[in-house]
Amino acid sequence: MSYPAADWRETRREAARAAIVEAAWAAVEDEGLAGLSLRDLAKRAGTTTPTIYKYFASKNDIYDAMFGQAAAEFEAFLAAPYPSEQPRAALEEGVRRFFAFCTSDIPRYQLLFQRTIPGFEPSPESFAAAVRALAGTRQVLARNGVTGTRQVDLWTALTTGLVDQQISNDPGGRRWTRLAEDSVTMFLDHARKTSSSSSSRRRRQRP
Amino acid sequence: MSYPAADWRETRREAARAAIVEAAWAAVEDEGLAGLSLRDLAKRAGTTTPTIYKYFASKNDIYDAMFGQAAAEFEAFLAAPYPSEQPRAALEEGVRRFFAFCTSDIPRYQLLFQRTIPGFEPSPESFAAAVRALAGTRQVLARNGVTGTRQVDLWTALTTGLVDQQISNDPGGRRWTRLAEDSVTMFLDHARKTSSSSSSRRRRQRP
DNA sequence: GTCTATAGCTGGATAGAC
DNA sequence: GTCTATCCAGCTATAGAC
Repeated sequence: MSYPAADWRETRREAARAAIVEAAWAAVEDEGLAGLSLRDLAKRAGTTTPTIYKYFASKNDIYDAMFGQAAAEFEAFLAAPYPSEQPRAALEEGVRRFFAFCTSDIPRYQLLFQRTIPGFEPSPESFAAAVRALAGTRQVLARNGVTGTRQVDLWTALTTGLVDQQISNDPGGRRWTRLAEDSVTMFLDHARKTSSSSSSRRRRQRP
Repeated sequence: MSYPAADWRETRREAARAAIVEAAWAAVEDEGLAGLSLRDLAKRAGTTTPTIYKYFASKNDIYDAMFGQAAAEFEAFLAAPYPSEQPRAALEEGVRRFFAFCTSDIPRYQLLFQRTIPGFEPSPESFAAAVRALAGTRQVLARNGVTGTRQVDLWTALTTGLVDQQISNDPGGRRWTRLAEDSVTMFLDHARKTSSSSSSRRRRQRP
């Protein structure tokens, strides 16, 4: 109750920042991720460009706030409790969530997973949540006996490839989404075959 | 020898267009695909922007010429004779070529396979070569007993996912490239298992 | 902190002399 | 066909009044 004045002032400031970020999401939904302009953003937020510069140092600073928010959403989305304790069911549920997350908001997907904006690099703090979310995926993979770097890399390539084809070549459809279950089968069959000889594989990496 | 005047005039014109496109490739190699500007392009081509407009109707028209050239290169690259007649070896060679083609020129890859430029759609003529190249891949897959749409889609997702992860997360390295052989094994094992029951799968598509 | 106004720049595209 | 010169729109970012 009796926090110092600086605290609620900070809270107000965060609320204003959040409102601008909210308007920014609406803007990129309409104009595309790269089409974000500060003029349009200011108009949507019911303010002006100089005011925005009181809250964000630059346009990329806004992208960074959006990235951090998206990464947090991604982490929460994947970390929600899994209904089944069966490892394979959990992996399938993870893919379903990954698809649902990516296809439900394409600018968000582009910002998080593609490198489409010229000068933008997410700050370490914003990047942290994305890394944590990937760690959750690694856990689910580990419950399925998949632990090696090569296998995890193959898994990420497979899932992102499916999502990317879906978004690029059949937006709004299910042409690649429907292959998710088949993909899990294919991947796990292969992982089981190769994990027994993982040490020899590792030795073969640099001949 | 005695062609009508309109013919060599047309030839000169094509040569000038080719020179501009050549300069455009150099520009995107330096500035990024989306960073192409007509001022810079004109400077590189040793001319001025109005002259460029004598040869191309718009900036997207230049992108289209680049797309058509890249698609032709892609088709030629994949269609070169395959050293081995063994189906699996041909498929592996196809992946190797796909990786080599994509990673050796990233702006070209982005132009051909990603939808990164706002208002640009390739013209049907430019798109044709890309379609032909994909048909070649389907042939190699068919020689491996892979014919169904679902399986072909899974293959494209897998290979593009690998390339995309390689370019995005380990540019210049081999972290995902080295997984190509494993991926072929994984895919073919799975394809063999499912192709025998393809009719039942097809029936299950719309329950 | 919020505004008006504008600087300063870069973009695509053109008019018109030669 | 090639140039100079320029238009006009858009952008990010800031100065300065209130």
